[in-house]
Formats: sequence, structure tokens, C-alpha cells
Amino acid sequence: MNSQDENDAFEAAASLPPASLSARALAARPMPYLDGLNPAQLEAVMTLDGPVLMLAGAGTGKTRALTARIVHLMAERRARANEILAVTFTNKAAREMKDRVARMMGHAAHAQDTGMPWMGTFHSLSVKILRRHAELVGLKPNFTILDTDDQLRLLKQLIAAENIDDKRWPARMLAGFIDHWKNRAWTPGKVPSSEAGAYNNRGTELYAQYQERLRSLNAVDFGDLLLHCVTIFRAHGDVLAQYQRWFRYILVDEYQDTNVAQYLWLRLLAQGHQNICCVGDDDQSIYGWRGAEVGNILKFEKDFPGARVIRLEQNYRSTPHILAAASGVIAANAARLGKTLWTEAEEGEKVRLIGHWDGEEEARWIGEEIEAISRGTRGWDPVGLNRQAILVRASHQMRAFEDRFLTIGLPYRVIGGPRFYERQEIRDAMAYFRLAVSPDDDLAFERVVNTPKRGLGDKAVQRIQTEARAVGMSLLEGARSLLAGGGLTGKGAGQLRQFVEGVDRWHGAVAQTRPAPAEAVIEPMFPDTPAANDLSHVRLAEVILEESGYVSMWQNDKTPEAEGRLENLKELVKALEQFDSLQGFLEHVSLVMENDSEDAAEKVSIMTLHAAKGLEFPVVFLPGWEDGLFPSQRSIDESGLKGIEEERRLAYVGITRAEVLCTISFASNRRVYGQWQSQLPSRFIDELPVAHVDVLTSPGLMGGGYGAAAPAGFGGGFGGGFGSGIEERATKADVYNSPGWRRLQDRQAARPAPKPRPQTIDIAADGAWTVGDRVFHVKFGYGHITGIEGDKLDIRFEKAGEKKIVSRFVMPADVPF
DNA sequence: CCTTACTGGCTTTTT
DNA sequence: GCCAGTAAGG
Repeated sequence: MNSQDENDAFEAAASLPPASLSARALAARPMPYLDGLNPAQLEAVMTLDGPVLMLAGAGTGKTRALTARIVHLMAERRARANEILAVTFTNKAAREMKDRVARMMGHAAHAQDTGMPWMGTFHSLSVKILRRHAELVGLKPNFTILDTDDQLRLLKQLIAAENIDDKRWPARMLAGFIDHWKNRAWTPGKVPSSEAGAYNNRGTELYAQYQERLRSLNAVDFGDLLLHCVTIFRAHGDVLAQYQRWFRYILVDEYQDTNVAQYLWLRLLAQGHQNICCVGDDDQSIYGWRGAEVGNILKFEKDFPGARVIRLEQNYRSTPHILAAASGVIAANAARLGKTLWTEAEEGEKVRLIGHWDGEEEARWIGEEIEAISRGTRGWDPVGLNRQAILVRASHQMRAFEDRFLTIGLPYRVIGGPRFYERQEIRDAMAYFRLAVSPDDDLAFERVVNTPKRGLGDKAVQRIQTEARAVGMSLLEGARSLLAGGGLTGKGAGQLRQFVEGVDRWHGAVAQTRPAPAEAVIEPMFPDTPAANDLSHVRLAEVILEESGYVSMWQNDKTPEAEGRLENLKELVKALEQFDSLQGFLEHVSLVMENDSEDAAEKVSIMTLHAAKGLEFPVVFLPGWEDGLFPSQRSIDESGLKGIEEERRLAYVGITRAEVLCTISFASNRRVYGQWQSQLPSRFIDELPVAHVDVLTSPGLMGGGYGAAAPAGFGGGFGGGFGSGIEERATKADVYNSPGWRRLQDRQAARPAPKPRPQTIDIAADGAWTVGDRVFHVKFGYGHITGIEGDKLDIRFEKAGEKKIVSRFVMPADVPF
């Protein structure tokens, strides 16, 4: 795409004298991207040389400053586009940055390959680097990137070969250790002896074996992408020097999330010129569990002497009450760089706090709140569903909301849920594609030789493996050799022959659609160019899926999910259109395991707190603030005080996602592993500053009862409790904080096996049912009885269809419960 | 070799 | 309560 005008603008800007901070200089030059920046942001944008640490609190416009800085670097002619490296953690962040830079530069988004800085995730950039120098770590440039699934299968094989009982020493555990070591940039030889006890003393040894195996498979896992780059940079000064010359200015987003390997990666690259600008917020460091080191940001000034530290503290997102609540919580953390967020926003509502009887009631209450808020019946302006979110600590909490929202027909979307590319059918299909692209991909071979069933069980696969090892070749070749030698007979043999021939055919077809994969991958930074002329890799994909029998496998499947799987396969093939080859697609998918189908419909978002980082919503619900759940018990057990501090930062992230209304809630009882458990309110609740919190009367715990609050549209019960008198709020807050309230909780905790508030009425048990009655079921919603059989009812639900339900699970619809 | 029934282990969080 | 992985039966 052409952008001559914009280039002219840059030429014009560049011919002017060098930058200075003086107002006159600013006024004299066309730098619209600086408009509206506050002094701190401006400083962060204009301080181009030397190390800069931008401490950017939540909602302080750091992305704005970051992108302006990139554009400024170019406008000032400090660097050409390809001399700037901007690193993010997530693909989403990278995309957003690209878009915003492009927009600021005046280009259309996704404009062209040239003229844009290097922007990407640590992982995607590492792949590009690694492909160029693969041989330096014993790989070929077309190495494959394994996902966790492949990784686990590989480890299981190693474990089995060592006769280790994987019941007692699960592969996941070993994977955890290896991941941990790679995050610290420890190659097998460099793992310190303090780790020797890992995985029953066998950890390091198996790590070495695993790496060897990866090399022989010409494969890497996620951790390797960083690790290999660091290894290369360290061992080959000439290569490093080349990249140091190339990337003259480096910018890093979310610096607080970097692990040791990433830190080294950056430090090595920035070593010469020291032109590195790291943006981060120590208070939002929430990835310690996957190796992130808050320490990296805390010691930045030590690592880069003379660093300029710039604090962005003006918050443009939230109301003062919300900020104060968040600040109050985070203040309890010890190791902080310290920031004071402030805002010019109007006061708004206090943070609301409410306790519930159990998790289901919590979900019910939140559902009703969301509906009320979206309709504007709450006394505030209506806030659409797209602008409301529920942020949970752990994904299993989502179910309660999904169940409830399904029942009441409230549209929702789960963000970061089960991912498209992690679905079984997608991975199977991808394995076929992988095999077509590189027939020697043993892991792919293993995955699909017997999918669909080809009469090749464990025994047959084992024989193929032995044969492959004997001839020293891939499984495919092993299979070929086995067939040729008549080592396999019967039904399986014929089908295996077909399979092998299929792979050969598909591989031939791939070669025809596109030659020379390895070298071609390196240069284009933004390979997402539209499909090219060739004999359509899209069609080839369809052919593969059909000829392999994979499609018919699902077509013949009678289970209810089969249809959806076929749909997903169609979607997969459609996604291929965006790429110009199968291998390009595979590369993309291995790095971008995401699934954000853009859909415009109004829906409430449900996601984890982790997934919510970087997002904002006018209305935010934070359920499940209970000790053990949040802060999570596991986090406490594994990391003690450090763990709690990280959880607290998570709380901080949660609260600061809210723009105008933030509601925290907890339940006294919750089902854990199907068992009812008493819960205590989270310790973080005690840290909320009372002056900024409204304690709502809980429908289940304090008077009123659920019936008073529920279907009648918030007429009674706690409905009038908020938005009204100030003195009442103070009292309630006091009540909550009083020892008595705690004792109430304690008493509930002491109660044996608490049950959910009864949701059925006893007449149900008496057989007082008549065909045609309208009934309500917690999960399936409303319906009519179409038949009665003892204590089982046939019910036609309005939303969920026909079901047979034991009568005590439903209640008469028209009786207020 | 494939299907079914059962058991046990477990759930943070993800590039 | 759910899934994966295993044991037994077809």
C-alpha cells in the first residue's frame, strides 16, 4: 500500500532541527501524536536516549505513551522503522501496538511490511531470530514448535522408557520443572545443584534427555524459543553484535512480567547502546507462577545505571473511590516501587461489597444486577452488556455464571476459555497438516495414525516404533519399511499402507503449492499477506481431511458434539484462507493460540483476572473473594507470603479494571470438588478502605431472604439499600467490620456440611404435580410438565428442551421461593 | 482391537 | 463433579 503523503510528512519533520522539550519547538512542528499527553507522558516520549523505566500505573495511558514514543523516534530520525524493536507478551498487545502506531503514523492499520518497526511477542520475535541461526543450536531452520500437548506426550515416552511410575511422578510435574528451568535460562548443564532433588532426583537427567530428543525431532518447545536465542547470543558475539546494530532502540511492554530468560534476551540486545525503554507496573505483576520476576523491574536502575525513571500516575480510567479501594488493598504489599494514582474524575459510586449464601446465589444476584444495570433500572444510566464484565480468580468459577446466564437467557461470552486450537478435532486436523508439510513429524504421526480408527492399536504402533528405530528413520519410514518387509499383517496392514500413501500424496501436493519453506520464513515481518495464486492450500487441506477419513469419522459420530466439531473443522479450513501456505498457517497457530472471534453482539464478558489485565470495563463484578479461592490456597501453600502478595496484586488488577462501578462479592458456601464447603471472606476484603466501600445487605445472610429480593424486580429486600442514605452505609460498613459479623461467619464455618439454601418446596415431594404445570429448574430454567412417572417428571423446558427430571429438583414456577 | 464401566485425582493462572 | 486413564468384556 502506498503512503507517499505520510512519508512526505516525515521528510518535512525530519528536516527540522533536533528535538527539544521547549514549548516553542513543539509548537513549531507537526507532531499531532503528542497532543493531549500529560507532562509525565511527554517526558517518557521525549527521553529517547539511554535507559528509561516508565512506571505506569493502571489506566495511566502507557500504551499511548509507548506508541507515541515509537512514532517520535522515527519522526526525529533517531532510527528508521526497522531499527526499532518493540516487544510485548501477548499477541493481542502486539496487534494493538501495531494498529496504534500505524494509525499515529497516518498509515492504515496492517499497512505494509516496510516502514513499520519490529513489533511482536518475545516468542514470535525469537522464532524469527532462531530460524536464521538454528544450526547454532543443532537445529534445522524449519524446526517445529511443540505445544504443551506434544511436549507432554514426549515426556511420557521418556518417563516410560525409564521405568518411572508416572502415577507417582506425573509427566506434568516434570514438564513443570523443565519449564521453570527454561524460564531461568538454565540449559541442562546449567541447572544448579540445588535443583538436583527435582522429580525424584531424576529431573535434570530427564531434562537433558528431553532436550536431546527434541533436537533429534528437530523441534523446540515454547521455553526453548527464548532459551536458544539467549544461548546463541551468549556464545556467538558476532551474531549478537549484528542484532545489537540492528535494533538500536528497544521498547518493552509489561516489563514486570519478564522472566529471567526474557530479561537476559533484552539485556544482551541492549548491552551496547542501552537505548531501552521498559514500561511496566510492579503492582500488576501477576505471572510469578510462570517464572516472571518482579525483581527485574525492581532492580532496573541497578541493571541500567543512569536510568531515567518516569512515573505515570494520572489515571484516566476509574473513579476516585475505585482507585482508593485498589490503592488500599495494594498498600498492604511490602516490596513496591510505590506510586500514587490520582484522577480528575468525579467521585461516583463507592465500591460495593456483598456476601451471599452460596455460589449459585452469587451468580443469581450478579445476573440480576447485570440485567438491571443494562436496563437502567438501577438508578444509573443504562450500561450495555458489552461494557460489563465478571472477573474470576479461577476458571472453574465460570460455570456457575454460565449455568445461570443460560437459564435466564443472559448473553455472555467467555474470554480465554477453551481455545479453538486446543480442541481435539482441530489438533487432529493440524497433525494431518503437519504430516503433509513434514512427513517426518513423528509426534503428528503418532497422533493420527489411528485416528480415525485404522485397526492400529498400541501393539502395532510399538512395532512401527521399533522398526523406525532399527532403520534410524522417522515413524512414517518405519511404517513403510515394516509394510515392505511384511512385518505387519491383516486389516491393519492394508489401512496403514493407505495411510502412508496418503501422506506421500499430500506431501507431494504441498511441495507443489509452495517450495523452499525454510528460507522464505525469515524475511517478512508481517507474513499475513492474502492468499496467493497457487493450487490452493485451502483446497488441499479439505482433501487431506476427506481422504484421511477424518471428516467421515465425525460425520458418522452420533454424539451430540460431533456436529460442532465438524463446524470447527470448517472454520479451521476457512481460517486457512488468511494464509498463503499450510506451513505459514502452522507457524502462526503454534504461536498464536488464541481464539477471539469478533462478534458484535451485546454480551457480558466472563474471564479470569489474568485474562483481564490490560482491559477495562465501566461495570466490573469480582465474585468469589473468599480465602482459599482468592487468595488461592495453592498460591499460599506454594509461595507463602510472596504468593499472597501476588494474589493481592491480582486483586489490585481486578479492581482497577473498573471504570465506574465495581462490585466485590463472596459466598459463605461453595461447592469444591462437588463437596459443599464453608468459606470465609477473603482477607483482602479486610484491606478495603471502609470509607470507599458500600456494604450491601446480602439477600441470603442478613434479613430479607432471597424471596424478597428476587423476581419482583428489586422492589423490596436490599433493593433500596444502596444509592440511598449515607449514614446507613457507614453503619453497614461498621457492621461488617465488627467482630460480630466475623463471628457470624465463623459460626457458619463451624456448621457441619452446609447445604445450599433449599430451592425446592416440599410439596414437590408429595407428588403434587399435574401435567401442564409451569415449573422452574435452577439449571434449565422454565418449562412445562409433559409427563409424570413416579418421582420423575418429563419437562419441556423453554430454553433447554425436553428433559426427565427428578421432581425434587424443580419447583413450581409461580410460587415465590 | 475396540468399547464400556469404573476409579481416582484434581483445578489457579498461559506465551 | 469432571476428566483421563485403566480394567474388564465383546
